Order: sequence, then C-alpha cells, then structure tokens
Amino acid sequence: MNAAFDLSVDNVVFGFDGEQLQVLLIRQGLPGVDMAPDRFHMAVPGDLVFPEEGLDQAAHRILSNLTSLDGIYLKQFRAFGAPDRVFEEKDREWLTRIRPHPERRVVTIGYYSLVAMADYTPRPSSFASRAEWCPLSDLPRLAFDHNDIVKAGLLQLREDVARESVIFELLPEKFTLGQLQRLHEIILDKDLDKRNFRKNVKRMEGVVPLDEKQEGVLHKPAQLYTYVRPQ
Amino acid sequence: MNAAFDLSVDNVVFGFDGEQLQVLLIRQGLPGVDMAPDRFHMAVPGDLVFPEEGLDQAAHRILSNLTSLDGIYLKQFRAFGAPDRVFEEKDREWLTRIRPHPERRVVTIGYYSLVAMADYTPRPSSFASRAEWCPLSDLPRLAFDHNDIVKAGLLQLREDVARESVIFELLPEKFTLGQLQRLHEIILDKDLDKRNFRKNVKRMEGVVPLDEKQEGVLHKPAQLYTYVRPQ
DNA sequence: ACAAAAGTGTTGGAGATACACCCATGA
DNA sequence: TCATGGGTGTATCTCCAACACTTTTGT
Repeated sequence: MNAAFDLSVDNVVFGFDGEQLQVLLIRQGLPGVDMAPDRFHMAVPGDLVFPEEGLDQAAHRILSNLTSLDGIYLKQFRAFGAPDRVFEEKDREWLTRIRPHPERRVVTIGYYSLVAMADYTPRPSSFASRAEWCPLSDLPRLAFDHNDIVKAGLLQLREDVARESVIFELLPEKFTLGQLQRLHEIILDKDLDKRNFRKNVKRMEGVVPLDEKQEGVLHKPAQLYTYVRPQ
Repeated sequence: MNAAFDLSVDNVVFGFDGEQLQVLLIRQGLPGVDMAPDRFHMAVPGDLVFPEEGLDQAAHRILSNLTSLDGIYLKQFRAFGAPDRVFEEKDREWLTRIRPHPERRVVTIGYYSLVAMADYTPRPSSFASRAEWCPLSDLPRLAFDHNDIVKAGLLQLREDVARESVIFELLPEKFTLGQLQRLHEIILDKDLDKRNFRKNVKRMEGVVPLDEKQEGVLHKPAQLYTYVRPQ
C-alpha cells in the first residue's frame, strides 16, 4: 500500500524533411561505456521528472538536455501507466545502471512536439550517446512501450491538425504551398486535391505570401509563404 | 534527485438530469469523525493508484469504491502535475490524516465519465462520507486543483461529443429527441435548431424509435428512442 | 526539347442554416 | 381553453469533391 512511483516524461518529436515524417530517437547508452550492439535500445527522448518541477517544465528541460532542442511546441497527450511497461530484460538492465531506484514502477507522461527539421539540428548529450531522426515508416523496435507512445502521439497529432494550426511548427519559416500540402497528406495519410487544397489555404488565417520565390530547383520555382500566428 | 511520487486518479463524473449537467462530488471526511464544516472540502472522487495496478483499472476501482458506480464509460484526458497542486492548508491537513506519506508530491491522472443520472444512484463509502450531484453551473470551491480538473474535463467532453457517440452515456435508456437536443445544447453551450437537429439524428446510426411514448407529461407526449451501439 | 512541379476555375451535389405553424396532452 | 413542448418541410447558401491544362525554370 506504500506506493511510490517514479514519474517520467517522454517526448515524441516529429520532424518533417519535405518528404516524410520523422521521429527523433536517442540511443540509450551509458556515458563513457561502449555497449554491445544488442544491449541497447533506441528510445524516444524522456527522463525522470524532478521533485519540484511541473510536467510541462520537465518535458522542456529533458528535451533540451537530450537533444538541445529549445523553445519548441510541446503538447501533453496522454499518460502511460501499465504496470508492465518495462518488460524487456535489456531495458531492465539499463535502468539498473542508470536509475537510483531501478525497481520502482514508472509512469510516464507522453508529450508530442513538432520541429521543422531544416531549422533545428539536434545535438545529443547526457545519457543519450546519439540523437537521430528516424522515418516514421521505418521505426525499429523501441525501448519500453515507446512504440505505443509514438503511435498514440501520431493519432493525437492527426486529430489536432484539423482544429489547431499546430502544423506550421513542422515547416521551416519560409515554405511553399506544395510542402504544406505534402505535409497534410502525410499526417492524414491520404491524398488531397491540389486546387481544393489551395482554396482552403486562401480561406485560412495567417498564411501570408512573401515577395520571394524558391531558388535552385529544377522546375518552376514556387511562391514562398510564411505563417504568422493570428492576433 | 531521489524522486518519489504518489500517483492518483481523479474522476470527473458528469450526469444529466434532463435540465443541466451535474458533477459528482464527494465530501472528504474521515471515517467516524465529525469535522468542523470549514475543515473539509468537496472533491471529485479520486484516490491513490495501487502499486500493481493499471491506470484505467485504478480509475474504475476508485470510482466504484467511492460511489458504487460500476462499468461506466471512463476516459483518460490529462495528467495534472503542478508541484503546488496541494496548496490549501486544510487540504494538507486532510492528507496528513489519511495518507501514509502526506508530504509526498502527488501527480494525478484525470478521467472523465458519463452517467445517466436516472439509471444510477451513487452510494458513498470508504473515506467519502457523502457523494452527491452538484450542478456544473454552481460548483463550490473544490479541494486541491479540482476546479481546474473539472474545467479541463468539460472541455474534453465538448470535443469528444462531435466525434464519438459518448453522449448517449448521459441519457437514460429511453429518451426523447428533446432531451437529446437539450443535452447537446448544454454541452456545446449553444442553441440548436430543432428541425435541423432532428434531421441530423435521422442520419445518425444507432438511434432507434421505440413503440412507446412519454407518459405523465403536461404536453404532447414525445416519441421515445433508445441507443444501440452500432455493430 | 524535355522533365518536373507550380499554378489556376468551374460545376454538381451534399450538408448546413434559417425560418413558422399545427398537434396532442394534462390541468 | 390554455399552456407546454412535440413534431414537421422548404429555400438558400456554403462547403466539398471531381476534374485538365498551361507556365516556368534547370538541364
């Protein structure tokens, strides 16, 4: 009855390269230790919440520590608390080496975040010996229940794209309507009609054309747009 | 750095009486102790998660314990983890008397649930010395951050009403289209046109007319309907 | 000249909105 | 007979889906 939990935050960071959605993964290693290749897992960047820290605050701190990504959009989407979240032997081993209370049950709060890959290059640090983008369509087996967490994050993203204007976080500051459309198509996983899509964009607040065109492309250069948050 | 958290679940239970939305509250008392009236708070039914228990499971168990409501719709909507969630003196005092580790920071997972008030009469037990319905429009100051939790639960409910067919959980087994419309109006907080609303219902799966009419009302009795979950 | 993506309008159908009157019952 | 909510249809408008050709650039 003397329940004590560890609390963590896991960030599903989506990036967009103009082609496909990617997820930011870290390699769970130990500082200064070379591990056998089958002894670690890839994972979503997450860590324990500090005793005196709010959840959103923790999510930002942890993401910044592990990937040097700062001031980005982060949204809590769900708690994951199955008692058997940590079920693989090598996950348990890793916890034993890095956590003060490795046996403790840990409940995690899932956040998703969006990043324009062009604008940010993540730099690993701390216990993440590498941080890298991985195409969503090609995810490996991840640590703990992180495959579920990514899947749930994607579902939430899909729902949010329609209502909020979250999506612009994934684009560089200057973008073409083609990029915007491709991104919609990828997130919603369905094809959209170009002319209809452009009509909708015209009706949309905040998408403003610049006095600038694409350069260095091997086709007709597109008009560049930017997004200014309404109000 | 030796973080240990308590983890709880709080259930925002919405009920509908045909007139307005209500929320189920418990009076946080101590078993067998008469407390001065200003020494307790009303609260949403919640309690600590057991060490070996899943979150959804805990939500059901706790709700059942505190209110004798079983097998009802429950949906996780958000975690609340501000470090200062417990800031009132009397909340702290209450925790001291009832919790093994009253000083521990507690993070709570918010669930909302829906109940047809006509079909369920909650019965209090355990440390809730009373469970009662309270109109949403007339909420008192609640314990901890429970006012925020209720507000967030309502927002989530609003979003879910359109997509899912959650709403029928709030109605008795047999209901009139008038009741269904009023419920929509209350949840969405806007007036709907009767004829248009009825057209939409006709297009909706699962709403089937019964061979029965309202009785004992002082106006033209309405056709009764029931909801059968599609498939 | 060719390849590759950008850009541009119209039409038909479905769904949303707005609107006003008669009906059945209990008191 | 009156008060109360139940029940019904039509016209208009807006939004959505379907559809094909010309333009501009780099190679």
